[in-house]
Amino acid sequence: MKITIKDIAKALEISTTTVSKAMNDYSDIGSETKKKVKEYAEKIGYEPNIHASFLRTKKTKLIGIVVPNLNTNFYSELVASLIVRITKNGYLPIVLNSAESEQVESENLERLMRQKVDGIFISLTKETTSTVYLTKVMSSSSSLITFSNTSKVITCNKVVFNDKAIIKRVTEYLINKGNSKIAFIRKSLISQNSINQFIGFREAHEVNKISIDNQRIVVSKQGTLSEGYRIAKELFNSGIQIDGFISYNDPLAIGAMTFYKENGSTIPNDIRFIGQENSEIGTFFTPELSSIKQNLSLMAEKIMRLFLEEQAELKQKKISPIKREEIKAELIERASSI
Amino acid sequence: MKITIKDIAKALEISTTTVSKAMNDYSDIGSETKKKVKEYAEKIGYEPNIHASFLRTKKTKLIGIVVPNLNTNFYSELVASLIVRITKNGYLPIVLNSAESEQVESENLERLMRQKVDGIFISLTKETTSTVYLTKVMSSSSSLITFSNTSKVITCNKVVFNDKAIIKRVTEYLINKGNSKIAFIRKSLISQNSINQFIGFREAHEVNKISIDNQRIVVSKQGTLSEGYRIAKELFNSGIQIDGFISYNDPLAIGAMTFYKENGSTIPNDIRFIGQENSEIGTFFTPELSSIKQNLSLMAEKIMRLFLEEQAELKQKKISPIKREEIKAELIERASSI
DNA sequence: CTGAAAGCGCTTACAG
DNA sequence: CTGAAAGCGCTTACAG
Repeated sequence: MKITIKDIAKALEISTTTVSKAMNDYSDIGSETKKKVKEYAEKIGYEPNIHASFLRTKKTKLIGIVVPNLNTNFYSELVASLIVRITKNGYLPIVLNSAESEQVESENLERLMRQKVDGIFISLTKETTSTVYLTKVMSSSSSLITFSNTSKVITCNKVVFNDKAIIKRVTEYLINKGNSKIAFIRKSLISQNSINQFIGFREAHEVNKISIDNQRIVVSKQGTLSEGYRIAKELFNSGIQIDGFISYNDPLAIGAMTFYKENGSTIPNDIRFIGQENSEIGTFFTPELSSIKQNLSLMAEKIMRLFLEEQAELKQKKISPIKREEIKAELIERASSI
Repeated sequence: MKITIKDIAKALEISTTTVSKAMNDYSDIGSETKKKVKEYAEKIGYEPNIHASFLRTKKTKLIGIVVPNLNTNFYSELVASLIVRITKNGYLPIVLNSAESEQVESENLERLMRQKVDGIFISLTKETTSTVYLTKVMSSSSSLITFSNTSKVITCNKVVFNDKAIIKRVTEYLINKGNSKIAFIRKSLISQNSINQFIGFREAHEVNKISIDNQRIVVSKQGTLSEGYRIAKELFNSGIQIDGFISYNDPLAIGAMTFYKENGSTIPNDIRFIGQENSEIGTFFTPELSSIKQNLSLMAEKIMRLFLEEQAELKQKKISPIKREEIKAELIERASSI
């Protein structure tokens, strides 16, 4: 609030222009001048006023992160991972939570555009159908990168896991072990992430000429332990037999596993279980839960790199092509599916 | 990026001064003029440029949140709760994670001061000893509010739980049930939050003339299920008997409970267990885990209100007195401690 | 009730 | 290699 470029200019008896250029390493400034300016700035603790520079550069050094639900292991870890990279590169993250509401999500995007953030990293809610706001962002001054759960119909930068391939692989893994009545617990019917996973599930069945009983496909919004327990109970009470179980997170699998254990099933002999997110809790139960592990740190890394590349290209007035990165998730095999 | 105050002024054939005043509801502008300006602004989708106004008002409408570890239920839920209130009041949250490092924490505070955020809400890491940076913030233009884990030696706004009182109450509750060998798992020796809890634990013993065996006091950084299990195992193998167990979160209690169950203890008869954070996982185990419930939503509410009050007072050039709010946590009694 | 003008703290064409 | 000057988009004393 105190020290400005003027103070430096006055003290060093040079112009503010020169100070500004020196601070920003313009090539037309003498290296001695640069050194002198920088040293003095350092000494008196000068820090450029970001808001004043914005008026000319249109850069805020701010990045918006929008996630569907911050209060989950998956997203809080991913966001934490993004924050590290964002701050390391001299940006600051504005973190917004959509609480799985498309309405809130659109408000969040508007807020970020109003703030003129340099970039917006967003994973969509599981109920998001409209791409109106994403399109708005794309024609705004903020670079858009969608991740984890994105939209098929919009052409923008994407960083995703190999949802289809990993679920196909995992399903075939169960089929090869002799399972043919696999329950599949999906997050929603709308989210692309969930759709892709289901396609993988279906393809694995098609390839192996096994039909899918839709009664074993369950949509679960909550994704909690008790929800997993409840789902298992309902399947059981409805007389729907299963010999395999794949869910979109670990708590669901553990909840279900607990129910089946209580009701006399032996695991993995009677039913094989596979969760996702590879959380600690899964390794704590008996039998230990097999789970699909997503490398969140790598995802954060790729998102940030994509953004920085785009910023660099923008600076050179290049139009950067749309990019799509896919990260391989892997199955961590444990006792529940052996 | 496009529409400015000038465009409105030109279209309505009035001065930019009048437009600015009308938009900001200055009392010396006619109500018709105000209406006309606002309607037109709305119509053409004008949005004031925050960065330009900053240059005059020194307000960024940005709030920094700094937490010790975002990747926990406690903080991800609290942060999510704060984000809702911050955005509802027209601010935007910059969320930073200290990853339990005092070093990172101080860097985070510097980043936020540089950005000239209007407020900083911070919960300290469990290793933070220095108050240098907090003092810096207090003499900066950002209002400081510390919460959850704060520092005793600094006089600043605080919103905390009644750590001492609740642990005292819970400890006495166990003592009254006949327990006298209670294990206490604390987060650190440094954090005020942990210290206060321990004082409550000690006072309960003093009041009831029961001595504390330091071997039953364990510091656990991790706070995971497996850590709880490991701690129980060590106590057991060292021949340190316990008949009660209080930890700073639920996973530790569950981990420990699991070990003791495996080793022939019946719960709560042999050992009573009480966790904290009242997470779903606790209700899922047998016996269900008693837990201390902190109202995170209320904490977020109080933090925000304190901030808004201070902003209002600042506007009237009043110096606002330091405030301290304490929120009552409560014991949720379940089968593990009956 | 309204407006001309200065200024917030920077950046950047342009001139030298 | 350096600098004077205009300008980014607002707000706010001040004058009327």
